[in-house]
Amino acid sequence: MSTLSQSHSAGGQPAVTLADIARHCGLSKGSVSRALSMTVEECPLSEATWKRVREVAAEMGYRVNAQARALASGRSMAIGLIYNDTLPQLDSVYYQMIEVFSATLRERGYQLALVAIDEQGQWEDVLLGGRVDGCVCLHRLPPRIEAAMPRLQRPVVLLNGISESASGAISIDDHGGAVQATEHLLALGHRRILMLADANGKTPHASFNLRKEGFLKAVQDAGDAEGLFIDGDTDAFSKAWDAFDQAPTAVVCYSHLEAVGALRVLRRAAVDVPGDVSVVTFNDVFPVAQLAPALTCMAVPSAEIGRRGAEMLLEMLDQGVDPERLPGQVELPLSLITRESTGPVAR
Amino acid sequence: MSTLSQSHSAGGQPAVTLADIARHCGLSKGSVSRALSMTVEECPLSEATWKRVREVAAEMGYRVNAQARALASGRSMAIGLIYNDTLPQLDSVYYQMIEVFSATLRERGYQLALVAIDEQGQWEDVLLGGRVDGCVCLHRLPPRIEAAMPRLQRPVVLLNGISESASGAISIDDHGGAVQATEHLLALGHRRILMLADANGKTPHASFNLRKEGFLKAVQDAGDAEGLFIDGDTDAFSKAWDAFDQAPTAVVCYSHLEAVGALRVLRRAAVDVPGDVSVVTFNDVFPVAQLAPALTCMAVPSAEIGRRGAEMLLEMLDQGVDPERLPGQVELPLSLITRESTGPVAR
DNA sequence: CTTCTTAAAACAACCGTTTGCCATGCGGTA
DNA sequence: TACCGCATGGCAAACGGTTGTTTTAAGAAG
Repeated sequence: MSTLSQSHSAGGQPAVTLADIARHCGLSKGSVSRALSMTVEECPLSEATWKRVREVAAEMGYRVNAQARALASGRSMAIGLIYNDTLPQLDSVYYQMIEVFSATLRERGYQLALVAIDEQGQWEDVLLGGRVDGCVCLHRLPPRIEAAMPRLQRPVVLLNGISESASGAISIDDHGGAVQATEHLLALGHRRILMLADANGKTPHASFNLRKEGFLKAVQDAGDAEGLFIDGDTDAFSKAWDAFDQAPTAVVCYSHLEAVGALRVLRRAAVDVPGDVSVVTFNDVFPVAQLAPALTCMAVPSAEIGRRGAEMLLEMLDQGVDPERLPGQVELPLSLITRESTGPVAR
Repeated sequence: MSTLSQSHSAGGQPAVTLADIARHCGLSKGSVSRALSMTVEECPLSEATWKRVREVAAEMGYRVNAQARALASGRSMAIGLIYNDTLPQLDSVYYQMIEVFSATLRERGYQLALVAIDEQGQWEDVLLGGRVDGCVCLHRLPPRIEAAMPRLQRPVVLLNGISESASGAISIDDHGGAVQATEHLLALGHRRILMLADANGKTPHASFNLRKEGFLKAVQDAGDAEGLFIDGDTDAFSKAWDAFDQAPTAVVCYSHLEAVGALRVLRRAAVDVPGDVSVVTFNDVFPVAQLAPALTCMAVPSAEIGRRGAEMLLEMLDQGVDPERLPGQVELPLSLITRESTGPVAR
């Protein structure tokens, strides 16, 4: 009974393996593996053995080697979080989504791995090299991922976006949300309403057009109201505002980013919110509720998106990806949170 | 020559392996492995063979299996990002840090894995199960990690914090930063200055006390100035402000969170910034520069922290963790960015 | 006293790479 | 001609688990 397997890492103990426990218990590796990875009911070993193995394992400080298990079982128990933009460019909206998504998966033993779409194509190795069992994308499916979908045999869910290619996707009712936001203003008597959205010069996301259309539709349906849409940044908004001979009495902002900018412009123009102008924005994130005035907003159900997305992915992970029976697209509603920035139109 | 190894995943092709390429090239697995993982110079194979293997590999769409490589080589090429709080609670300051940290590591082939300190102790399996080659923590080393350091044989760096236990740490000069912020106000003639910091009822982070002390010291050194320190939230600040018979003329905020709150209180009290009161804050993140007025601030060098932290970790990953020669603590300076929220004291 | 059944555990192949060491063969030198 | 060295590449043992297929032995049934 020689003491095999000594030292292979730089310093420290050589890490306890199944073989060590097996030797210690007088069992085979296979039996130890079963004792440790199965519940007592499903385990073909005697209850006494099952318990003893677990006791010894705990005592020896055994930790299953993730790589070995992944290699043998074919599942890495990791999910790739694919992001195209840089992390800091993401909104808090997304962080909350990711957190809940990740927590839901963690309950089932999955870890989240950050995968940036880099130029060197490292992401391909990660995705195609079996490092992850599935993926999640935000906002939109990057073109390269879309192109890689056939090769990539794993499920991909999209959070807060619409996609044909993804295995599943959770989106929000942007059109309806915009309608609701606008109707809120209309109900307060506003008849000249402006919407500010900054596509940043890039091809706008689906949400952009949906919210725009929802806004315009609501205004049009009112019959006697006028709607203006500005695609531009704070400066564009500022210039437009100065040029009005009759300024709008209400502003709808595409996101908290536009809202903060708009508030700044209005303040400089000595416009009181909501006294002179009402403001409503999308996204209930910092600092929307902390500003003076606290902003009325359409809240995106980030947590719900994350949870539903995770559940969708888990189901495909369990059932396997059946091209016939994909979960498809789920749409969630937005909700209006009324705060201080909207009020009746001034007469 | 039978066609072995067919089907093991749900659907799709069985993924190309080294053996496939070897068979195709009439070489051994070992040679193929060498050709693919070494540069042509260090590879003991002929240049012709080296090239042919790579061509065939590319043609067959080969991707190295991360698990197998990790198991065989003993390195997972993954770094664990350990977080104790939930992701959305982190500031943008941290996201920028993480982004640069992650990008720097990615250049060297490392991936980032999210590791939440959960109650079920899953994090232990991840950290001790060889899933990561090293770790990074933010702000402070969670107690459980600190306790697990001896077992965990891998390097751990701390970003934006101070620690004896971590293998290495990058911190910022909070004391000096607070002094600088305060001196900026003193130079503008302010003599009644208030600092607002919200420890949130929890044991404050080292930064909290350092900034507080820096503030108090600067005020005291001025000789003829008065400094007030409030540990509380927006409400506490609001109440305190109402109670003043002679209000301060300047406010230093511990972070952008306090700053947004303070601005709100001041606005409601009809106090003009910077006309009546100057405001300076820490953290140059959204929406600090987008507010009206844009806030003067002490910028935390997030990107630099991320980069230095990654370099520190990479070195230990390369050299191995020598308990004698740890990189230790590196301290980075903060920088003052003057914007619209600070001005000369009103006479 | 066989034989059949079955619970309990052993066996061994395999997952896909890495890597130390050995075999081969060719060219050059003494 | 005999020998040495080197450039190439093959061989096979890890790495640490998982899992389908025996084996073993004990108890029940005939």
